[in-house]
Amino acid sequence: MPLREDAHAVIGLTAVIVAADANEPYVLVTRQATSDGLAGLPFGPFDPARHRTFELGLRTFITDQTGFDAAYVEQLYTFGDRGREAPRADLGGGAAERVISIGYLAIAPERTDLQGAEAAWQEWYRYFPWEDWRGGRPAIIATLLAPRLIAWASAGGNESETASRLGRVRLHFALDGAPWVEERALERYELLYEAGLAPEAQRDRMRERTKSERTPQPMAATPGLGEPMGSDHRRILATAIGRLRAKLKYRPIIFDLLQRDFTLSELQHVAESVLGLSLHKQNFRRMVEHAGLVEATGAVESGTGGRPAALFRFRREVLAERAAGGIAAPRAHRLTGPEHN
Amino acid sequence: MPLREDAHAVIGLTAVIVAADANEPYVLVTRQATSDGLAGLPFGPFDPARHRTFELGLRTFITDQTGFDAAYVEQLYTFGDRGREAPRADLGGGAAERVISIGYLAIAPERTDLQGAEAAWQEWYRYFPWEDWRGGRPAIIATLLAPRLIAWASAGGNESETASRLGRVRLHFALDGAPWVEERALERYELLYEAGLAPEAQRDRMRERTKSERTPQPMAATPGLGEPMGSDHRRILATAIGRLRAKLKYRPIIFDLLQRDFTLSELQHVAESVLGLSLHKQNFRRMVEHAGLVEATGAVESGTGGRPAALFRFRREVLAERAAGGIAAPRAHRLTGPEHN
DNA sequence: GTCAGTTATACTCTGACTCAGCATAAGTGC
DNA sequence: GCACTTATGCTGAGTCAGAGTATAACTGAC
Repeated sequence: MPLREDAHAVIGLTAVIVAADANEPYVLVTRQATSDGLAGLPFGPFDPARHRTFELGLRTFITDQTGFDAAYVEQLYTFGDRGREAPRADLGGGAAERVISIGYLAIAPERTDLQGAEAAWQEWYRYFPWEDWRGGRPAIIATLLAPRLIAWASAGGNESETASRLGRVRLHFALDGAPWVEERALERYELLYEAGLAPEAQRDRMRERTKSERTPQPMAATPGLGEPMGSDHRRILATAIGRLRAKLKYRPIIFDLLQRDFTLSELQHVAESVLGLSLHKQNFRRMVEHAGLVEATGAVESGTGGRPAALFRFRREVLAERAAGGIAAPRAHRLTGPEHN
Repeated sequence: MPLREDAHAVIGLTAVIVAADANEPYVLVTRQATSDGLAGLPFGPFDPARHRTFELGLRTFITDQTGFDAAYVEQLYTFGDRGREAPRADLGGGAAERVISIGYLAIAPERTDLQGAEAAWQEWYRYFPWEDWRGGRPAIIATLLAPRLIAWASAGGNESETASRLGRVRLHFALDGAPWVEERALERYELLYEAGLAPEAQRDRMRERTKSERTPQPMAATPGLGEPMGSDHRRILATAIGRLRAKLKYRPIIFDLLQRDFTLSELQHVAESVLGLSLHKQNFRRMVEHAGLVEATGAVESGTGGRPAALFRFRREVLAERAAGGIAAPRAHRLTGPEHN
């Protein structure tokens, strides 16, 4: 019998499993994940007796659920705020029991076939439409998000709170000439949650008020605000997106998202899909080649409706050579201000 | 009664509480922290019933133990590898119970007086002597660490493992012309642990072999390898150092380590102590002023044995203005290669 | 087979910014 | 008054990212 029963909790592992192709980045989503009937991320209990480390537990769990090995695994964050997680009768014990979930990012080299129809690959930007700036500033920011966020900020009670909220909104959503910083995906989602614009926020407030365990009615997904997820899984996904976008710049993990051989255009398009930006083609090439990240295989890929592209492959040696940076992401346009539609 | 007893564990919070002055960065260390009798970081159980979030729990815990409020708090990582934590009879229950500890970084604005003599401020570099490059490359790297690490790497079994180890050693410890990357503090500590050069590694192996809970004999601290800590606390401290050094560059948290008014030299020296580097004075000034991070108070500080320095203060407005970066750290010397002592 | 369209690749110009050092200002201690 | 110390201002060289132009090599339509 433990001396302090109160320091115990259920530990769960939540996995953000990412893959990407030249068009879109994807995340593995399961249908029956959470008690509120919404889609969510794959997760399961961490069994301290069976697994020596979280990472080993997670890898086993991924292989069990999806049948492949993750190329790369990284711990994201440990989530345990009361009121944001979904109560999980199947995971823990009594309904009141606290669930701590450790979020992990895992990279799959390709969108594998998922025989177990429980899970499916879904595009990121379905959940975060405002994060995709490849075609310039998404219109929803100006038409929907900015007005509502500013309204929320202005209702901030005292003056300093209002000013602080306005500053955060302007900064993270690139209003009034502030630059768009693509890796602040989590900060943006949290702002929307705080402002009550995420359906999950309404659900959590409702649950808090009624003290009920179940969501009374299904959440309505406002177009433009992104599709909600069960529990706090959209927050975990936002964390993963932000982390991955940041990491891309100083570690060569982009190559874990690609097949062994690829053209520079493929490389660029995958980077663009993950970053949600369009990059300057010529400068991207220069950067990649100058950094010694790739080597030509000698082969070319034709049939793409233009000059055939040379095939490249990742130079593993860079890992041991220099600081082995990532993709410095030279932008196609200045992503500041309200230009760009 | 829980359905799955096995998914439970004890949750602990471990705090790296940092302060700094112009000479040294400090960490709050408690004497009786771990069962192996070594100094360690302050920590305590997280009580899910009392605290809505980890951060609230941690702040309460810091205030209780030290009497001040942390200026800044950030989650670092969740540690739960079996075999590296110290078994804690007082925290959990049975000796075999798994302890999961969530590491947090907290910043104190100054080295407060600690009435409760349980805790004391200790200099960082006592635990990580190789991390302080302010006077150029520390001699211990060439005399002690490099030879032993290379010996370990060369004994790596197969050829590819040897090559990989050698690459990591060269890269992280800046051998053969590789640049010193100050924020890789964790990677360096983990290399030393893997190589068995950290006393903690020997302790853990011994414990694994004998399956005993207690460390048979006190660990010997080899000078130059740094003073060991109980449990896996030195790993957590290394994580904090790396994170703080990295964060300094893109968030203005350096100012949480300073009093309200400071001279640019003080600012620089605090940055240098944390980064473990000496910076180029003129360029540092230019960077700080150009970034709009500070504003002159109009007052000057004299009595320092030279021209009086103007006093500055942090411009809080930058937080709402631009991307509000941090200290870009213009170096004093090229920190590559074996030059520099 | 020629031409328009498309994609790949090479090269150049420019401005911004970092590195590094020199020069000057304004104090302190003897 | 002089040596020394610290603060502050400024400049030239080198590097690099941003942006655009030019050319090469294919496909498909006619």
